[in-house]
Amino acid sequence: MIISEKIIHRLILYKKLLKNLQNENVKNIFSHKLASLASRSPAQVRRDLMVVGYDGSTVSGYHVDELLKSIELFLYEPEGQKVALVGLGNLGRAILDYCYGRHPNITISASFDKDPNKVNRVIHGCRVYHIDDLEKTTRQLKIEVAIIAIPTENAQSIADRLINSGVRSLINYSPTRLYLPLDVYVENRDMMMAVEKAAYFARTLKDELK
Amino acid sequence: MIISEKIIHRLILYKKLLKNLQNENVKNIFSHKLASLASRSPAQVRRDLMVVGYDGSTVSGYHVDELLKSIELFLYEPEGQKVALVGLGNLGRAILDYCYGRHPNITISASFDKDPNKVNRVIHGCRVYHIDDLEKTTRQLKIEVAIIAIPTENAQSIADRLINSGVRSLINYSPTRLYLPLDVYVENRDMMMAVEKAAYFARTLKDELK
DNA sequence: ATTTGTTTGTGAAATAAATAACAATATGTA
DNA sequence: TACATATTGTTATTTATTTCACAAACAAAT
Repeated sequence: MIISEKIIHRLILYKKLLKNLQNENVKNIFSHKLASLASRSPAQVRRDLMVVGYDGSTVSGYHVDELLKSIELFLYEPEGQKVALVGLGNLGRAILDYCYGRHPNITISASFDKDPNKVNRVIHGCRVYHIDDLEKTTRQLKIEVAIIAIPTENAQSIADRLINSGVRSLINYSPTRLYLPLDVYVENRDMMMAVEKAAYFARTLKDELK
Repeated sequence: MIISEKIIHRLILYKKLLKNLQNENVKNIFSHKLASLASRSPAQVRRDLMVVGYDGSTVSGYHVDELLKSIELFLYEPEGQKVALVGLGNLGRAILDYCYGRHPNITISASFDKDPNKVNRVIHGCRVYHIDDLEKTTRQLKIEVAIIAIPTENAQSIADRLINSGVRSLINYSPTRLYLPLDVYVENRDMMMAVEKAAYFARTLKDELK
């Protein structure tokens, strides 16, 4: 079965919310409560949860720990997955800080920069390699996911090199649009585009409900 | 007429691509060519362009300059819109760098931080205010859009304060999910969630076409 | 002049996604 | 025991989005 990007996105969201609940020592939760935390409808939550194959109870809803375990089982490679970060400017550094220690199975294991002062340092357990070693290191560490955090121009060539080194999935923070094979996943996160969208809706969403 | 978020997103993308074409001195473009640049179907491009009310020619397609002008007219407030940036850590700094000089009508006009060493500095024409002045400054400058670039905990309270000061639209880079009135636009950009999604598709998108 | 080839704009059709609806289930209560 | 209440999983329905398909337009070729 092919599962849509939207459903995956929401499952990741539910997982995050369930983690919060777990920390607050909540044991059980109903679909309508999880829905409200996720700003979705209860029906949608139940429908989404069908794909992970965990059944709740009509009396007490979903058991938080169990549901969390099921979602994680569904979403993640048990052996873990490694991520590369290209570009260690302010943005790259922020991403590294932000993601550090947040996920047991997914870790940023290598980063790349051309600045010799940064190369060979280790930040949050992540070694900095020279950009020239991108292919070698990516293959060696069997990295499948990469984050592009360089300002602009050569994003496409970096992306090509990553894909040629075995990467299957990219997050692109550069303003350059990437053209890649169809079986590669790309998430574009152009920051200016986000601001423009927000600006548009600041004007138009004033009265109408979303 | 109510226009979906998806269409707005694509219009912003077309605009960006058209700007590139303009810089390359391309005068006219067909829907199928623009579609290919945007990785969409020609029919979708034509359908999207209906909302901006600019008609192409069956002979030479769309006139790049004219179409660009029409999209901009549709998307932007002619008097310009001001954006606030909350948090001047690595991420905030990256956003400021990245957005500087990219848009004639949308500018990051104020930023907020609690670090006294940063307060009152001016970066890329953007003055840094103390976080305590958030309400006052936001109202004074008539800021409608804000970017939350603080690590975590108090993102909700910052968001509430922004909305109370007239902000209608937020971009949230914090991992905290925000709960706000329905007539406020929020774009969540949790970086870890993006990585998790990419990791999932790195595993599953290996053979099936997207 | 007529034909050929190409493209646009848009109504109609198809596909995808979200919501509604409800049988099945279990609990507590009278 | 029978009844009222609440929730799940899933099918059916509705709504949203995308694609198809084609008339209208028009330049170039015959």
